[in-house]
Amino acid sequence: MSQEDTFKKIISHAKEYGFIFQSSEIYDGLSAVYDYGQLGAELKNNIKSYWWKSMVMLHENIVGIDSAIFMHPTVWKASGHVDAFNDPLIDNKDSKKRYRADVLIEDYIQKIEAKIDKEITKAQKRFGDSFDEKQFRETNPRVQANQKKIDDVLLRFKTAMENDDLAEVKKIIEDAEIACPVSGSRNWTDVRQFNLMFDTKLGSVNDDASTIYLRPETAQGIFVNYLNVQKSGRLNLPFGIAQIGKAFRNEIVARQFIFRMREFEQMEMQYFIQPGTEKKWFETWKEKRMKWHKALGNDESNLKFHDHDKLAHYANAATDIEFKFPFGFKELEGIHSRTDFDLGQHQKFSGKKIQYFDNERNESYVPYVLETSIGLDRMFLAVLSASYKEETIEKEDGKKDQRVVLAIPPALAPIQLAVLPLVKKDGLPDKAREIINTLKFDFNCHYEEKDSIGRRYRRQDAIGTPYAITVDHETLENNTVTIRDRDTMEQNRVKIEELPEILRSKVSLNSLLKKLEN
RNA sequence: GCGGGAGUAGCUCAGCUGAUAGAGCAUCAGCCUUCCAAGCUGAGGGCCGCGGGUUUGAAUCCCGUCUCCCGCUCCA
Repeated sequence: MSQEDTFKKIISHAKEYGFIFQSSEIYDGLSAVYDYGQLGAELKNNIKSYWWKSMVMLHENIVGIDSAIFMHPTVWKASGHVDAFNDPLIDNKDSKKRYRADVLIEDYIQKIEAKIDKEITKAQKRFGDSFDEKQFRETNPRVQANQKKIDDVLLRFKTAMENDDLAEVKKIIEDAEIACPVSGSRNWTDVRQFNLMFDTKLGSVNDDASTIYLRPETAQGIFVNYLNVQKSGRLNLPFGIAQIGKAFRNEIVARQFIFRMREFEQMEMQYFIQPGTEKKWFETWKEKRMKWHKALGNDESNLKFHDHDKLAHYANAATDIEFKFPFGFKELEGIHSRTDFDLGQHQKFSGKKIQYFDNERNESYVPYVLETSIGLDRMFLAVLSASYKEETIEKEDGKKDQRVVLAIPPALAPIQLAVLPLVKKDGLPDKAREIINTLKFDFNCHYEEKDSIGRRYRRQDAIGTPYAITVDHETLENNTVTIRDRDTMEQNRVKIEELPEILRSKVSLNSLLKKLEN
């Protein structure tokens, strides 16, 4: 089966069993927006718990917050998102390639600069020690002409961007005779502006001052609360603030099911540290986060680190944890050493002193930040796609049989236990209900009496229920039931009174969290 | 946004050389009472993605539009 087929099957499966539906489907859907159904919501909540507890419960110096999606507009100026998220884009009609217009112009300038440098290197050789670069730049006609080209283009581009004049940006590209690196042609579309942040209006007055953004990342909600949390919690460096929440990005191309959505959920932890210790913490958190993924017990070859060569404006080290999705290895989580960029920016823009007094060093400084940021929806998709299995099994009579099973890590499964009366008479249903009533406070149980027992097992396999107990006639005699394992399909007869202990050891989050400690 | 592919029942799909909309699975009710799906009887369920056009007549042909998938591009 091809990867594409597998992916399609997972999408269908997710819909058929109530994990994920397309948003507003009855109205033809809304592009790149999805809803979590009855089982999806359970799985998603379990992933959240696993993450939250691993951060907040297992680290006494990490606390969790829940900041608002709406924030003061200046937050996004300080963070650099207002500038960085406004990309003028242009397509080449022949190669069908898309470029950022500003990048094309930058490349063009770089080329000219390279020419100037060449000119200077040549002159340097010619004049030897007596070479005066400054004078040469000011007097050499070829250098001057090229420098003028650069200055002109830069000025025009700056003015055009300030005036939001996209037609002018296109004209600059045309006038500079910039060609597509792939097709070599200068057959360009118009320049279009893509604002990757959603905006909306706060208040009833519709002027510019009331424009606010839906946050494109949750991190800033942590940074702007740094002082509040540190002071009210009497926290000392190093300490972390964790948060789970929605973020919004108006992606140019939102694709691949829930992998890239316009509305998505992030699980972020910002770890505030002493400057100079960032390398150490970067390594520590790389290891911790990878351990978190591996504890789930899925095939470890599905996970790998991918270090960034190109770093964002605020980072001095960055790596991704990539997961082998059905469409290839893609980013699941990012671990970034963010330096003091964010807090420094907020200090600058807000005018508030955002610093930490370090008793050991006897000095104040802006803390450095080590960020771990994982996409909850991506994690959901990772769990789902790693779990989905189509098995061919041999029946007792030798016939081949197919089953679809979601081998979801037991602690994350939407339903942990199915309770099935072998037949729906002879008091077996009542006995089954009785058992559920003792277990439902600790486990998410599901009762099912319709259809043959085998069929019911398969239905539970399809939604990833790790255990099923069957109430039969023997149960009425000696209070024992059979417990069936989803993955091995093996059954054991156990006492009803032993069920809580057995289940706890297999499906509780505790056992998963304990793996993180060794 | 560009190019390619696709939208028919909850799911997978057939019907596409115009003429009452079908199958398998699933669902519901009943029978059977069985430890690994597909036994029997019956039932419900579709503006054939949406809008327009051609035609006596459109799921089918034409145009537009929306949504999904793949590639390009981007990814804090």
